Amino acid sequence: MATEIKPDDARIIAGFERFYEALRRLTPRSELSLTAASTLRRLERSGPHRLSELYAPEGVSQPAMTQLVTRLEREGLARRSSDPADGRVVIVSITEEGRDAVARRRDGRARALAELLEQLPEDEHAALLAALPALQRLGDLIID
Amino acid sequence: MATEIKPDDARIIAGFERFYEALRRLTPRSELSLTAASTLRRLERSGPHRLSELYAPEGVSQPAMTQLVTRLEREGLARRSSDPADGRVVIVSITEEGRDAVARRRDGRARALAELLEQLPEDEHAALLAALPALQRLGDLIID
DNA sequence: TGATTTATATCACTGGCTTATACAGATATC
DNA sequence: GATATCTGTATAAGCCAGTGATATAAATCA
Repeated sequence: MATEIKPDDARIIAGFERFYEALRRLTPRSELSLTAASTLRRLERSGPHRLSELYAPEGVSQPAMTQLVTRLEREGLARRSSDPADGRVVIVSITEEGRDAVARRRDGRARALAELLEQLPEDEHAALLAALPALQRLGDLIID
Repeated sequence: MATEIKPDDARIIAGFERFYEALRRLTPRSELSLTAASTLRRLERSGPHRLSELYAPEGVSQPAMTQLVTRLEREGLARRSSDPADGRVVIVSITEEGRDAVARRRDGRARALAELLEQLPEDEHAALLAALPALQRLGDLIID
């Protein structure tokens, strides 16, 4: 009962909820967990990171990230190296195999979505395009 | 290399991906797992179901659903009952406490989203409203 | 009746998270 | 410069949530 939610916003939110559910269903059991995929994408997007730079943005504990990196390393998707300037530090980077895994995941979902988008009437398709800047901005407001 | 994805579709898909990531981040550690929440929503939306009607749509195995229902029951969020017509069957239904849990989860995310929506410029807000039918239709195409 | 099918449960295991704690390397203090 | 503290990562123990294989009980069919 704190703040009131405007009716239009409520409609948008309900739409998002349903859509989120749908998207989730579109990525069945992948080879990558949500955190694993997100971490690999980050490594791909912005290069090698210290382990300590990874866990907070992913919203997990430091031991969880240590363990995730261990699993990723075991599967050949990421690599540990050391910082010559600081012996405590572990630098994590993505491998070629890791890039492939990310691409496969992205592609699978993209193909499924593209197929659906093709089924939309032209005006709805256009409406989605028009809503992209808003989605982008919302994403920016939420992430990092 | 199967089907080609049109550039506009690729843009929409990239926007979705980012937005999905953002939404995921908006629901931190809840009291409910993704499957638990989704199952409870289903029970709330369309009433009691047999266990066997629940696991496939949720995309988990039958033992996983048995265990989930056991946990939900233990936490007072769902209830098992039997089908008088078939002694093997377990009917699962949501409790009042379960409805409350679903509502709390929905509310938490709704409030966070509403706050963000308020920060959007008017035209982007309008673009989201205009895109709702498309989101709705996409959701329908994907779910069930 | 007896065999088979169906609905759910149990078992043993793995992955992915948590908190608490250990430990090695870096930095600071005296 | 030796010692204490801080920082970055790892390890340990435990829980939750999933898996496949299998057990069990009720229903159905020959």
